Amino acid sequence: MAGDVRKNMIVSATLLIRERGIAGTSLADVIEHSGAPRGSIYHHFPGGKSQLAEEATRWAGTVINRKLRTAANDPVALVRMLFSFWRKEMGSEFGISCAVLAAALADDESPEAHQAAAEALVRWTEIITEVLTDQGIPTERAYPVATLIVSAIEGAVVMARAQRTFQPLDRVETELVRLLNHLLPTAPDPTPAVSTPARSSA
Amino acid sequence: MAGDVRKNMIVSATLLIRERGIAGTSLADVIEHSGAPRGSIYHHFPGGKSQLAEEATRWAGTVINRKLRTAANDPVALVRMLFSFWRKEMGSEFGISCAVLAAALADDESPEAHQAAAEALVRWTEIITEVLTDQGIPTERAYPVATLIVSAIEGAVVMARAQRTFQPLDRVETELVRLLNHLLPTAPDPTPAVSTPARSSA
DNA sequence: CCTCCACTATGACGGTCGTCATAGTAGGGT
DNA sequence: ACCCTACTATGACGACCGTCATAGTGGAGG
Repeated sequence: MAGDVRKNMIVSATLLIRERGIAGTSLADVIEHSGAPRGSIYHHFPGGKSQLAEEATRWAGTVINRKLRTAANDPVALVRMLFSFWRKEMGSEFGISCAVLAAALADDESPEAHQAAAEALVRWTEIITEVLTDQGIPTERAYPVATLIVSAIEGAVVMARAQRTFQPLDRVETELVRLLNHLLPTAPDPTPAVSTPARSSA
Repeated sequence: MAGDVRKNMIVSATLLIRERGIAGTSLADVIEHSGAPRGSIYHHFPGGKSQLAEEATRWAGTVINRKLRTAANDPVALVRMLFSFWRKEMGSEFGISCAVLAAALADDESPEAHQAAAEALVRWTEIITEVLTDQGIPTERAYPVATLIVSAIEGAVVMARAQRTFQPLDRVETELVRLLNHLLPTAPDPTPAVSTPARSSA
């Protein structure tokens, strides 16, 4: 199937980047992980590593975009869904974080990936803002709240990875949901966030 | 002065790590940036790059620790101080993020630095928790809030770097201060967060 | 003066990196 | 049957990586 090898390389690059970063991911790694033929890197990606990193970042961004749109009319459900997504992705090894975050840190190495990361973060924030304004929250309040949500989730994922525990995710989720319930005039949701204990930490 | 070369190398490593990550920082870079003699890397750091990365991470953690203790009785001032610190550090180039965050992402490459990052994040959270409990907030609420503060700041720094704008920092600061004012029974502080516009963004 | 030790200079090692040139193959359109 | 295009195989390149062994240096203590 045409374009299949290419797509596999992008997906593999995304997976590797979110666990090793862009600097830590070599083209040989991508080749091995995707099973792609060695000779076709610069055929599919004439721009070399930079182009591959950029497309991987862009793809990671759109994956979250699609997820965000599945909870278009319930901010609390949206936040809960995001945390449950990251809990599932991190598994019990805590060996990954967000590929977009990793790309955001690579401004020297791959300016294209850096730019793609910026666009993804803005896009996420805009989508969440729209969900909030649909619930009657004015834009000048919704945008900062959406920014807080995005930054807090990104930070919580890194903290969870560092401590190898779901606790940061649980705690940040609790606080964000509490904030949203306070912000929205509708019925509150007192259900606490709970997850498997995983291995202990400091 | 004895130990001066060593300390310079640690500081240089911290500065380079927070702009290039651990994988992206070579020992040659550290040598050049610190002006340290090439031959003495493995004299001062027998553990090689891993040890240097670990000590750099540890040092970055303690720098923030000291800053946190300077606002021991005012949560709002503490948060404002942190954001103003990062605004100053990022300058107008937005070429850096937190060294501890960078180290948290390097679990394969340098497990020692990863561990040091985890400890630093926990320590920060504990200190902020204590500041909150001193204001009468119960611990079971203070700890999640402190976790939110740490994760949101880390995430906001990355977002600011990605978008090359202070706006994420401004917006997250505004929301965190609002949350704290809502949490604390004392007088509110309506002063909005404002910073230089810097270069434009989406 | 001599010794000793903390520190530095130098250069090499095996390995991996991104990149690319060249040659080859497979397969559908005509 | 043919060719042209899309794709792959192979191997080399220069540069850099972390690491380390070896040989110094210089100054403080005796």
